[in-house]
Amino acid sequence: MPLRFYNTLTQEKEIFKPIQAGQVGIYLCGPTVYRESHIGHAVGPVVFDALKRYLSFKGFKVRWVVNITDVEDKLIEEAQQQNCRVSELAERVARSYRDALAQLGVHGIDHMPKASEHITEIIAMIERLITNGYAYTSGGDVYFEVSRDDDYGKLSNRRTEDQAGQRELSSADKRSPHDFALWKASKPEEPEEVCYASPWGCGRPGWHIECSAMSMKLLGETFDIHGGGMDLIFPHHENEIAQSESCTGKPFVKYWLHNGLTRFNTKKISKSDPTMQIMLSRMTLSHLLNQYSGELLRYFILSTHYRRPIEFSDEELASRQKGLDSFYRLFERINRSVNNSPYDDHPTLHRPKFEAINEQYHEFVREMLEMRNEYLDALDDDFNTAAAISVLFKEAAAINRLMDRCQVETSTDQEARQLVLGACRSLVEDGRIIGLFLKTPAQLVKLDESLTDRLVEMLIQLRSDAKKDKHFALADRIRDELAALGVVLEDSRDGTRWRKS
RNA sequence: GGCGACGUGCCCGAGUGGACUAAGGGAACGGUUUGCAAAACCGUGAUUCGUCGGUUCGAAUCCGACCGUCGCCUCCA
Repeated sequence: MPLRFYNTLTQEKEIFKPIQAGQVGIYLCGPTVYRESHIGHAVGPVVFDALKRYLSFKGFKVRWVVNITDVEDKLIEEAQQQNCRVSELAERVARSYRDALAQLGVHGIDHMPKASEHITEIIAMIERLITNGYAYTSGGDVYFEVSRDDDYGKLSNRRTEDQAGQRELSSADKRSPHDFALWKASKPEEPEEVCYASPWGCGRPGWHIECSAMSMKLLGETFDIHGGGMDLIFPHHENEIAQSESCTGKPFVKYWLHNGLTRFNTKKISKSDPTMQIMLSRMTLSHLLNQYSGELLRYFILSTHYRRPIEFSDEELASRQKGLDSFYRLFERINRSVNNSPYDDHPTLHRPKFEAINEQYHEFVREMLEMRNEYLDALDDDFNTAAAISVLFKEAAAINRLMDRCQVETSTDQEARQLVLGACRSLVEDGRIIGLFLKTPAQLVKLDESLTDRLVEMLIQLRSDAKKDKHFALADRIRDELAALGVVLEDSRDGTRWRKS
């Protein structure tokens, strides 16, 4: 199946064909760094990181840019409130954002350009727009003249005539209420660090122009994929198209991909809703990453199709955690019974030599290969990670099934052991295509509990002795009391294991 | 007023004209295994996809109306 994406511009699924064979340029709109990032800011990066991994897996050379907007009204306001420099606030928020992304397994960003470091490019672009007759100056401001752009509204499917609405959009300095600022003159009360010299006097860029200027610099005048949240379709992306295409006379972007917005209690996370502010503090990335692993949050985001809204709740995260745990139980089972880590570089089952495999296992191998195709097909169909992840569960079940059937824990059948190891290795590899199972379980366990470990091991030993003496009441009591403390015991033929509930 | 999204079992969530007598996960229940548990595996669970009509040989999937939820048109990933 060829790779297809739903393109917001055409409102259809289209076969993906990059502008230059074998190469893909992606631009994702990142945050304005004036306040701590919340979970909604992580959706785009996680989805596009997974997408970059997938495109790389398919052999494309991918260049991925995520911008940081660090020159903006709210940022100036917030810095004044906190009585710090704008650059200081921006750097602090941006750093914690990057830290959070790293924990979420987002490692594929090639460039994170800042608006403040591209003022020259922005000014050059505005000058070109003025020269081309698409922009005009008014006082110290520069505006884009929407009426000069014939296909304005093509992304969001809006006509400016229909946008009268109930709101008063006009501004004294604009020729039309739909025109938007490319450059804003500095106001007297604003700090000097955000006053940039320009041909129109001191000022700073408007909101949309930085993305056009930086994407053009890093990805060229026309590039393959532009992404962002659905809420950016209008006006942000619409205006990016208008500016860029009026400036270059070339198409700006081939495929527009928009992710669904995060919701809480069925409402979008909104910065202006005061009650939402309280929820928001619990939804910040740093807060969530204290409670949940980055992988769980990543898995949660990817287990819904990217265009759908995601409803966040502690209950749902707990439910997902249990699902995710079942994979790690399988990996540990393999490690324990085959005495080999599924993370190490073993041959996988992707290209099996059937003649070398005992016939009784042929069906298993075929089943695994079919599921692998099913997995890749799901990703090809508008990057349906939700459907793909469901295949991972089926793969895990098939492996467990074979292990049960062959009693791998106690069997001496080397072939079955190797087969199961290879299959599990394939499963890990499949997950890694979208950035799951990146860390080995040992790396996931925190180092803080060596004493707890020894205490629990001791109790397990005592209980084992009690069992040998048929003191089952005592053995049960140990298990129950541990359970009450949140430690679950699991007996098996080859000993007792434990885990936190 | 304009543009758009969504409504699938107890919960989450795929599927968007025929392989759907609807994937997968969580919860529940029954079974295999186990001294008992846990884990793993097997099985049960929507005759039905917001409601009502229509198109079609055939619809969760297309069209229309209605009900409900939400988003954008002001800052937002």
